[in-house]
Amino acid sequence: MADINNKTPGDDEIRQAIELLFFAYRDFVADPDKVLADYESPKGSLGRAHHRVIHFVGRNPGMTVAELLQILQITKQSLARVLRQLIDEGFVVQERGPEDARQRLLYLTAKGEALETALSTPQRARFRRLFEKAGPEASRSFRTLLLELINEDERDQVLTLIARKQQTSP
Amino acid sequence: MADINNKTPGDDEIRQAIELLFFAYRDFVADPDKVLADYESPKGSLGRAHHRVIHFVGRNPGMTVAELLQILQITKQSLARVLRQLIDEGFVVQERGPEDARQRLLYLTAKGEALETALSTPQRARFRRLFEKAGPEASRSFRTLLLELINEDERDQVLTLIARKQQTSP
DNA sequence: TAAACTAAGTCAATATGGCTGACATAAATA
DNA sequence: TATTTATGTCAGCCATATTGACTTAGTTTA
Repeated sequence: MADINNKTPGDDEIRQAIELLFFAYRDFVADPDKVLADYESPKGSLGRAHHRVIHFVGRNPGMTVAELLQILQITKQSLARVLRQLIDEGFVVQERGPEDARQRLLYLTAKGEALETALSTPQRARFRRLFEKAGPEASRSFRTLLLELINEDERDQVLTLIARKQQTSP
Repeated sequence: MADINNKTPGDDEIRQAIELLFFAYRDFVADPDKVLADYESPKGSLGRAHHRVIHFVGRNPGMTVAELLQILQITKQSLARVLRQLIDEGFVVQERGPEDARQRLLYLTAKGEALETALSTPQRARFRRLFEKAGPEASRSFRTLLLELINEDERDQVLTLIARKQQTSP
């Protein structure tokens, strides 16, 4: 009776993994949500969308708007509101591209870096606890499986992105 | 220079895991999103919120509204709109609780089951591919680490929930 | 060089999924 | 009986996303 709804053997483990991913992600994003809720900014509050921008710009200083759009997979109109707010409030600055002057290269300000740290600290703590408990082998295997969960045609791109060495500031 | 922004050793692996989780979840939820986009219902379209309800009611037939709220961690007003739509369109039915007549026990209809299958099929396929490639040991370790990513005080509850044996229909 | 394309920004309208607060009903319990 | 609990509902608000149309400036190409 336990397998009443399972289509093939192993489906129960698969379903459990699907639910675990849901709960893990739910708690994982709840950390920075709490930080943002406490953070009162002048022009409207900051949300998850701002967090994602802060994260990726912090990690990839000098990235273009187009690159950011590709990562977030949202429309430029959606990004516009968020990015405008972050720029207006001094978390992010833009520089015109030295090669291609149409591009706007994005950087965090010191204020932006501070927010990035505040947001990522609880998330890093969550993973650090995990990796310390599980050991290096399981941790490596965890990252490998996460990577293979990503659409096949984007894996190389993601690998390149996350392995990219940190560049210097503007 | 590679560790310029790292606070402690291992931070680079941690940051990579954080980004991988973001991308993995992004692609993971994109599967059912596509299914839902194709699914034209009479009174407004269905979204992720409906998917989550369909999933958990499908997995836990006879669950109460309170249990569902606890899992989703949203307000009852947020759930109300989604649940009302699913009931009105015949995906979900309610039964008054036999012990406690205030409760409304939730079940999927045949139509609801069909939608659940359509939504979960691509997600299951994604995980099946993964688990077949990685082998049982890595797969087990993956689930263990996902579980430990969840808030400590909720882990037992989640374990109980996902390990629960499938019950019979109303 | 003129035409075409590209990177980015903007305006407007709309959908979805959350939230708070207030209040209602019915059933269980102290 | 009085209170608490499970659920539902109304109203308004906010954050995040969408599509479509259009602009500006800079690059590329025919």
